[in-house]
Amino acid sequence: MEPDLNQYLPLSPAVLHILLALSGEDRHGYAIMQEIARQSAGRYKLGPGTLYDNLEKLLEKGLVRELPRRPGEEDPRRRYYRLTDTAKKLLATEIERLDSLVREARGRLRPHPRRAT
Amino acid sequence: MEPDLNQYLPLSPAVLHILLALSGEDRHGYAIMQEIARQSAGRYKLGPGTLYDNLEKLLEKGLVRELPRRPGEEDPRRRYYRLTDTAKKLLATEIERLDSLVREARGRLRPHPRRAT
DNA sequence: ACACATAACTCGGAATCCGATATATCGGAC
DNA sequence: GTCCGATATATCGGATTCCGAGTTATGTGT
Repeated sequence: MEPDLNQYLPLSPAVLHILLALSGEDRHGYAIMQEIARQSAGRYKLGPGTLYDNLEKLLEKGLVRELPRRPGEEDPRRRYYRLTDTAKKLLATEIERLDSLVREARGRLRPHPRRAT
Repeated sequence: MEPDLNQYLPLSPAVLHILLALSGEDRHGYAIMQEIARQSAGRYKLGPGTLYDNLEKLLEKGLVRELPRRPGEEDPRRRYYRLTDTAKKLLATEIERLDSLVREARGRLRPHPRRAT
């Protein structure tokens, strides 16, 4: 029933950032690009090519769905996207994996534990 | 003088895992593959194609260097690799970036803090 | 009216991925 | 001592992904 989440892991940087950008709220494409730039303090920028390539694949996989036009939306060009429940689980799984990676790396990069001064 | 580390970020999953596998100790290619499989509990496996593609690029960039043959080494086929100081800094930078990503994601994925029951 | 930001999208060369395959050695079982 | 699976490095090439440049068009502020 549940698709195997592990088949999607590890997430490429592009997919990770797209899912993350959508995790807080629904966004349209342009806003996703801005959010990613914001989160990385401008160091990582997703071009439209990468964004729409990946967005299309995420739609196919059922990880993201497009929302119908918003009633009160002022700019009719915007197309909003939302994570599916599967994507939320996937993101949560990946975040945990990354966290354990971070902890493992910390242990190795800090090979000289100093005791309390 | 210092090469701009940001130009290498974000690291692809393959590069991240290779650097991580080498962060604790020098390893030869086959051992890198095993270490990566071990760390992910067998869920993520790097094939030889991906490994050697990336290893070659890392050597070119001066992030990894090959060690001379070990005196006491039993298996003469093994070629050992070591991270350069630049790579250690790069890995540390990426780990911090991932950590802040993890923290941001946690805040978003846990938007309904339930009080103690 | 003008300029710039917003917004979605296309295109195609470049880069990367990555399993299949090749070649050879090691180590243990028998 | 021979057999065999694991170890070890490496190449090849099709498939996939990346990703900026460019396109078209609308919103917004002056």
